[in-house]
Amino acid sequence: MGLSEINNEDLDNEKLSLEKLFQCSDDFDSVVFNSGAGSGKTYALVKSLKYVITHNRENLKIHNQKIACITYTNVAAENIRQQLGASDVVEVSTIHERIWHIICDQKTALLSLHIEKLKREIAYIDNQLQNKSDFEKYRALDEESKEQFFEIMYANKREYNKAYNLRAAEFKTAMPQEIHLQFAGLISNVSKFKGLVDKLFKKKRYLDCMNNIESGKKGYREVTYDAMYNRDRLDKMRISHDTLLEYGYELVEKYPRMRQLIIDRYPYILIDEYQDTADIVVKIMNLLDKYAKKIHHELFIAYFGDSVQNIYDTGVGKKLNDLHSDLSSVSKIYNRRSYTEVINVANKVRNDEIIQKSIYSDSSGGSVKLYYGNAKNVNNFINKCAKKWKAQEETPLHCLFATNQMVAEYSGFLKVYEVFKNAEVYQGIGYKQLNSELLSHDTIHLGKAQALLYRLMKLYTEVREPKQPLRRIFTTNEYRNISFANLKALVSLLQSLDGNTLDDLLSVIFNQYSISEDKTYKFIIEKIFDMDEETSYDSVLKYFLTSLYKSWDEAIETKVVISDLLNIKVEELLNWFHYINRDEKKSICYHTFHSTKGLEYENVVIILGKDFGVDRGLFEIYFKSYGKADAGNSLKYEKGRNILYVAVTRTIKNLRILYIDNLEEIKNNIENVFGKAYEFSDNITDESF
DNA sequence: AGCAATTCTCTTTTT
DNA sequence: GAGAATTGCT
Repeated sequence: MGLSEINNEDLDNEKLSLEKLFQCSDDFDSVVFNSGAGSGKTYALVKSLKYVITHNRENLKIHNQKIACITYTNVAAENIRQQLGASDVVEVSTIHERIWHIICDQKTALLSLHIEKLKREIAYIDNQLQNKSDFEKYRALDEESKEQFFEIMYANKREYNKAYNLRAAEFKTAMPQEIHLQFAGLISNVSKFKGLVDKLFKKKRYLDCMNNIESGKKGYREVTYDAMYNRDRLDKMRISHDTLLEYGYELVEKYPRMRQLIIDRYPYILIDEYQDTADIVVKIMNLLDKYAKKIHHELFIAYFGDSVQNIYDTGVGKKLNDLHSDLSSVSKIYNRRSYTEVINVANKVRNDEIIQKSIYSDSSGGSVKLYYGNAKNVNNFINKCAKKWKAQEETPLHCLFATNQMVAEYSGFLKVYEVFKNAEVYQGIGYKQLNSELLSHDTIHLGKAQALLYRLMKLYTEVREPKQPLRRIFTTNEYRNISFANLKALVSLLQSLDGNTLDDLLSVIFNQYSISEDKTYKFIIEKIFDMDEETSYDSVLKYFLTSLYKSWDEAIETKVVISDLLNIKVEELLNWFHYINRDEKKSICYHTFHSTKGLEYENVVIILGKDFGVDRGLFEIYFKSYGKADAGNSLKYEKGRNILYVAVTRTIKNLRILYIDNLEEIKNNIENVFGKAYEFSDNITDESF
């Protein structure tokens, strides 16, 4: 069986670290609880919350005080709420939600911070215009010409934006004649030209905004935070995540009253997965802690996490102690997740002072083995592992890749990924949006075209569900007006809508739509496609075109421009749809290293190469500097190590790694970590594998 | 040839 | 939106 027996000594030891934590909260001694993967950090956090509640609830209630529990994601917040159960003295939320909740009433102070921010941004633009070499030719102009240049471009703003993504030569032709006649020097280099015009427009927007604030214009009287947007729109009085934290910090730093207000309200602040939270959050906590000490006010701040599991560049990671000094430290060495064989390798991957051991006395029986081969072995390798561990729906094999592209390829929707990757709106700066708008498991983040395809595939799968196919499509009211016979006919009509490619499917749907008399059918189709204009094949194509290729609008060319999209196989769209839904009714599941954080799987395969995307040689560098005295100072070493550590520690029992690049130079260190490296070839026998 | 401009090619994730 | 690779210009 395994992982079931615990001896009393270990259990007592584990309890000791928890009690140390409780003692810290009693003494208002701020603390960091560091422990590795699978050690039950969230469990310790929930226990601490319960301890504080049990001993202080009445007192907190009398003073109208709360315990603040701060998480990195909404999912984590919900998870903790579930484990904790309802409590009237605990507020569990993300840091953004908590900060906004605290500061949103300070309208006047926020407005003045906003004005300051606008001023700083304008000064920054001015500075670039005056110093950046890209703008030399602009600087050489006299004031009057600068003014005139701006006037011309501002009058042609619409044309400018429309032409923005065109190729350089076409972009130039799309710009007004006057520019070519009077400012030929500025437009000779298109990218510099765009940089300049963007900055001038931005400055104009910011100046207008400041005027509007000053005159108290409607819509300019308060700042809003919108969690849906990833970018500030300062000129629209809208801030995003980073600026929210920035404003929060500034308020706390500037106004003692603000610090007082927070520590009066929250004498206990517990932070989950601290390594992921932004530096500035820790700076806020440090200010609060120092202020509380100064005025002899009781405040307890506890950080729960593991600096080695910091895999996002924005997280504070091991800088915690630099930014928040004088923290006590509690650690825990027990692991409750994995078999000893896995724990030992994980210890070697992180190779620091935290050396875990299993809390179970029956913890041997797992296995870890590294093979080397090349990219074309991957499929065979995965299948060998699936066979070895009899992967099936109930105990699937989980395969971890570095990139979404690989996950898309192996999950069977590479074409979907490529079509969107190549779409015009995701070129240039939009590139970062691609993953969130195509691969978000939370459908609210899907892009416009993606959301439409999602609705379409939802209908497609729902009408094919064996039981009550239309249950989720209709509300009960809509059901009532249809006779059983009509309903049956409708279901079989919907089921008959099929095709090889997206284009085929759309054609069938709209063919039927144009000849059908069935009002309910029409209603369903209208609801799925949700067009502003009339619902038709052409308008859907136009919808795809305008959401993916902003600079195209000639109706004739539509089919050509989006032909790659239309040629996607329905089967691929289905695979994508299931991936989005985490509908893992498969014997083999694929994930990126990052997306598995916090999860655990019985059997794991990791496909590893020397690179991490654009971060060339990341994992190779990790192995090259492994064990060297100064390795800890190398950012690349740390980044590679952290990602690999997170990946490896997902495993409960069996782990296989396939290294698909040349390992000559790093073989020694690879073997130091993973033990003997075996060569993998496609004709390897099942027995020797 | 040498420099300037353009085009291509990239990672992960959350708020 | 940075950095490399390619094309274009003189």
